[in-house]
Amino acid sequence: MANRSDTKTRILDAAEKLFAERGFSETSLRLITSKAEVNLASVNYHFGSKKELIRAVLARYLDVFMPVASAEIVKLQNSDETASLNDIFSALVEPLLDLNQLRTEGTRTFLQLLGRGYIESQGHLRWFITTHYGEHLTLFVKAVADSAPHIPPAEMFWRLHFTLGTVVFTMASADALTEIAAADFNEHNDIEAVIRKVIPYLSAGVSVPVN
Amino acid sequence: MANRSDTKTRILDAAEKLFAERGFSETSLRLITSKAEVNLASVNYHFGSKKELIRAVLARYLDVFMPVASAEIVKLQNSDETASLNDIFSALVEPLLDLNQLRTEGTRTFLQLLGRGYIESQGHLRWFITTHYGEHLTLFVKAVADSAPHIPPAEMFWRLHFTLGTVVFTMASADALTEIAAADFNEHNDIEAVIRKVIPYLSAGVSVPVN
DNA sequence: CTCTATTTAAAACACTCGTTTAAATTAAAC
DNA sequence: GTTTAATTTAAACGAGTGTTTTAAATAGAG
Repeated sequence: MANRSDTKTRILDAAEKLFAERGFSETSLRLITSKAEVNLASVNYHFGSKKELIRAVLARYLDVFMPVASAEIVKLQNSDETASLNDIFSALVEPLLDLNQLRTEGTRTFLQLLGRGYIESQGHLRWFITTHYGEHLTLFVKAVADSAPHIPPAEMFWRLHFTLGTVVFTMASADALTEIAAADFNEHNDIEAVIRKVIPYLSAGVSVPVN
Repeated sequence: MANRSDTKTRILDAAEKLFAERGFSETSLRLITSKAEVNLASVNYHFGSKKELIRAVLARYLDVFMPVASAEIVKLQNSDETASLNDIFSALVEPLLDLNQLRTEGTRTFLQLLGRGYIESQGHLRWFITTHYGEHLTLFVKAVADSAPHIPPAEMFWRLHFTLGTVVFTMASADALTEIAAADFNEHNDIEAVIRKVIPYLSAGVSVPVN
């Protein structure tokens, strides 16, 4: 049933790398299959369509990340009744870095894919994520809201989207930014360093009093 | 030399609307010319290429906005030696809202175009903006740095890009977000309301002490 | 009016894209 | 070993893209 190293996996590996680097619509199936050294038609044979390939690429990460992240949040809530925003965001760091054990540059790739997804998606990806992982998302949103009770729900809605924008944009352009930082400031940041830089920024913004 | 209402202007008007709504690469010249009710070839005749059309669309806003914004920053620095971050960000609000007098929904369109540009651009737009408006950008960056002297330059570099991400992402998805906010919280925000919501968020994040 | 330069128009070009088809190959089942 | 199913291959399809070309229409100047 399987040959040398599984065509399906070869496609997924090549696709996630290219999607993260260049975005979904800017990456053609021909480029993916040539990098993966498989036939063009095998994408449609194994995945049905490009859209389903995109979803499969993201699902391979989300299926691992989401349950672990949720568990960390729950663990935090049980151990500390008054967890700060910093604590909640920080609880996500380990699950994120665990993805580096899944695949090399896994954390960076996952975050970049997420960024591309939210930026490019015309709906099918947003729908896919909310229907498949909605419970984890609401758990996280509730945790954030509880730890900043002085922020009204409507205001929190906007601030969480500001936060999403920060993360998504930073990760989508993380490669370029780390390069510039290395050249201009001699700062050599890996993805973990960037994550740890952004957390206090986000916490401060989300929890700043209104008016 | 000109006929009814200038083909060139009709193209620019149709293009900026579609670019802001759907992004640059997702908007075809055929869609633009059909909405503008001009011939397809007139785009290449008047602008040379699609890339140059994109730059022309952005330049029409930047040429107005950048000098006014710079002047506001300078005015603020002259009147108040210790301007806060909130003051600096707020100084940009009026120049932004002035764009609504330039064209209907001018502010929203401009910010969405900026967002699309920074998200999609593979370099030609980033190059265009920094070479044509670089002096204004450095003036702004310096103003921000001066009003948060406790933040090291390298850290400030990252925080300004976090900020850019927040603004760009929020504006690129502003239409969808205002719709959701109206449905879920009965909050009817125009673009000015969103701008005023985001400023304290940004100020808090940029100026939060390190460690 | 006539001539010239500018602008518009319709069509074709050359290319890329995702997808499909049908034959060839490989693997599994009996 | 034969048969059956799963997979890979090469080729073509049909639709869409930005751009170019060539001719027609329109404007302004003398």
